[in-house]
Amino acid sequence: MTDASAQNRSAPTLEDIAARASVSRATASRVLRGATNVSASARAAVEAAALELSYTPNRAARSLATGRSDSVVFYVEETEDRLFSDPFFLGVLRATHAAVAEAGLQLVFTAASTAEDNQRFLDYASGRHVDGVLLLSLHGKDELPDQLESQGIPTVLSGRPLTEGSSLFYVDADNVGGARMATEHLLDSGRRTVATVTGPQDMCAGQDRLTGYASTLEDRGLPFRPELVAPGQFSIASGHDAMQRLLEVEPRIDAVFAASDHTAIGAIRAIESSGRRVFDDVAVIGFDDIRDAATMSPGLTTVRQPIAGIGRGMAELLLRRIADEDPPRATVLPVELIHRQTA
Amino acid sequence: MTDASAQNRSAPTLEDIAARASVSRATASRVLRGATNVSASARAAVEAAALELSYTPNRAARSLATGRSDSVVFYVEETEDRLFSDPFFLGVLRATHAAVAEAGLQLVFTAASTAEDNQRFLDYASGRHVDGVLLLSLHGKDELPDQLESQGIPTVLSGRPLTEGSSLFYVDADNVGGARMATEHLLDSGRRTVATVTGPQDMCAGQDRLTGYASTLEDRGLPFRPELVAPGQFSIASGHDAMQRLLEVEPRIDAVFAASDHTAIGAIRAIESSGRRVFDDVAVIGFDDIRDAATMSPGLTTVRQPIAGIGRGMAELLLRRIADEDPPRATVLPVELIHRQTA
DNA sequence: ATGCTGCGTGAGAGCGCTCTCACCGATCGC
DNA sequence: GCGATCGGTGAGAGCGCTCTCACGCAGCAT
Repeated sequence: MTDASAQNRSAPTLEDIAARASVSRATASRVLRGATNVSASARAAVEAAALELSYTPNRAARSLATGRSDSVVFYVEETEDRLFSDPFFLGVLRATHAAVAEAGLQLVFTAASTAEDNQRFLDYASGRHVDGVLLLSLHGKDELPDQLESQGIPTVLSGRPLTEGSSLFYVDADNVGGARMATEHLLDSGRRTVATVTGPQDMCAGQDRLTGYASTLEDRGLPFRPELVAPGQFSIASGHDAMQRLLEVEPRIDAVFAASDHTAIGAIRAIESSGRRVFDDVAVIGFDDIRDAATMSPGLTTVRQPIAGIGRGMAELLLRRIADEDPPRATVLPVELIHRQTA
Repeated sequence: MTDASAQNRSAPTLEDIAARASVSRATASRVLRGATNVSASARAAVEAAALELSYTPNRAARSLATGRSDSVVFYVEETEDRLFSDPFFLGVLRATHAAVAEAGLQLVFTAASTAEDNQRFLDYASGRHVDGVLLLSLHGKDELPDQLESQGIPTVLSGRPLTEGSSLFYVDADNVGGARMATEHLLDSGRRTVATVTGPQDMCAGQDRLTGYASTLEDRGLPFRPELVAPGQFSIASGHDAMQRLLEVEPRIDAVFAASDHTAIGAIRAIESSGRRVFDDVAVIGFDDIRDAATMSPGLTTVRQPIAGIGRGMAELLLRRIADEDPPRATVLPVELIHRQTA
């Protein structure tokens, strides 16, 4: 701090940079925004000045001038509790945060589960406070994404929208394919009575994973037996309860495809407390490949879904839309069967 | 939408509200900010207009005018991986997010682990882009909080700062007391050779939990045996390795106080793979009471630290500082021993 | 009546940036 | 040699809010 003269207190402004570099505010702004039509000498001078004063542009001022907010929101239609306990949301949040931050934007996140929350959020977003929205965990035929889009707010969903013929943008994993892989593997390894604990049927991931299970049976000429299908909610508790009921109704079940790893963990507990052995008596395959799947004992055989890829994909899709490009509407990411000890 | 006339496109501004309520911009602003000196009639008119137009003030414009940003940052000096996998950080993040949002501010979060990250963050924060900082997981005698404060940016730490006589603001759990409870319980239940796997010794939580262990031994007139103390890093892997080494050096260990639940989980795996039985041969107490502690089998006896309370406490402390109040510098929250099956 | 105090209000000047527009000199074609 | 072109630049008008200031109009004491 050699010259502790004027610029003390309050951060340096563009004006200060311009003055120090002996150019106008406009030119300084051009350099800092990376515009092309600036002479090399002016550019160098401005860059030096910015460095010396360790200048950071004022976000609010920039926002006000551009009309952009340089921030996107991560909106999960679940309770805050779910958001913070479900590895899927956390993984997607993490990946989007990284991708969005890299592009220089801010990521704010909200969890909300009531209709009022949605309305409040719609009002907020309509006020041009965000450049775009990442929407997760849509239930049923939710109108929020359409409303956002009709307000001109770019929106990207995780998971295919349930309404037919929708023109919304989304990133999804190959849920049908993954469920098929799991069911086929169970059948191929000689299992005869393959049950499934589904995910919520108001969500596309839940529907698609059931579809994959059912279509595999059909392709193999096997009957679809409703008593082998129990509804779950992607949670450990619901997996446990569903499995318990399945085993009561049909004790000869020798395999189960669980629609999520948490569901599988619950199912395993039910299997064990019914006196059966996992794998020896009942094979189990989950979906997700969360961290615990590898570290638990026995290791969970599961369909790995590229969680980080989904997050990154969503962020990139949204950023391209914000940049007014016209990317393809749908991205479907491949999944992979991970063989461990439960099937 | 009866009158689809003028105000289409672009969100309504204060100007629009003022016009509709037949008052000046200044008065409309006063009402919306909750200022007192406004007549009842003007207030009602403005409120009605705002409601009809579903007005939301423009954050950027407000920021620019006030100099405040209405946002605070949650800064964790750890890798992003740690932030997203450690239940402690997640729990604190969740609680602060809720408290901060309730006050109408935005929470942005960043994980950073290198010195450059810290410098970049300091530059960023110095540019008045945030009203305050929540700082977690300080290592050693980190200068970041002092630098932030000297820039006039209110900062609140989780955990007591390590530098003596520091005047920083912080919220902490009673780590010494918790470690004492754990060690005393082990001793009281007849254990003779009580080891400990510590947390990182460049962090106050790591130090304090070791202090509690050591001081309990001293109070009981027992020798402090360095070979019973193994350094860990609060992680499952480090807990496992540390426990393995402890058992090699002193096979007669019949109890261990682990400085975190993750450490305890790792220690339990090491105990089991050494052929010993948890509780019967070696009692284990953890620290944190993360969700898994209750659901794992056997249930982990542990010191519960009020994670949400820490988050809420930090947020409230910071908000009071931002509001220019002068709250007490330190908040120390009580902990509690939760008895389960491992000790 | 006259001067005070108030309170409620409106005018207007910014906050720090972006972006359009006009301008300048240098280069180009014919 | 002259207008046309073009890259580089600066002046200046906002973006939507807040906040200071001054003003009008009660109501009060004198």
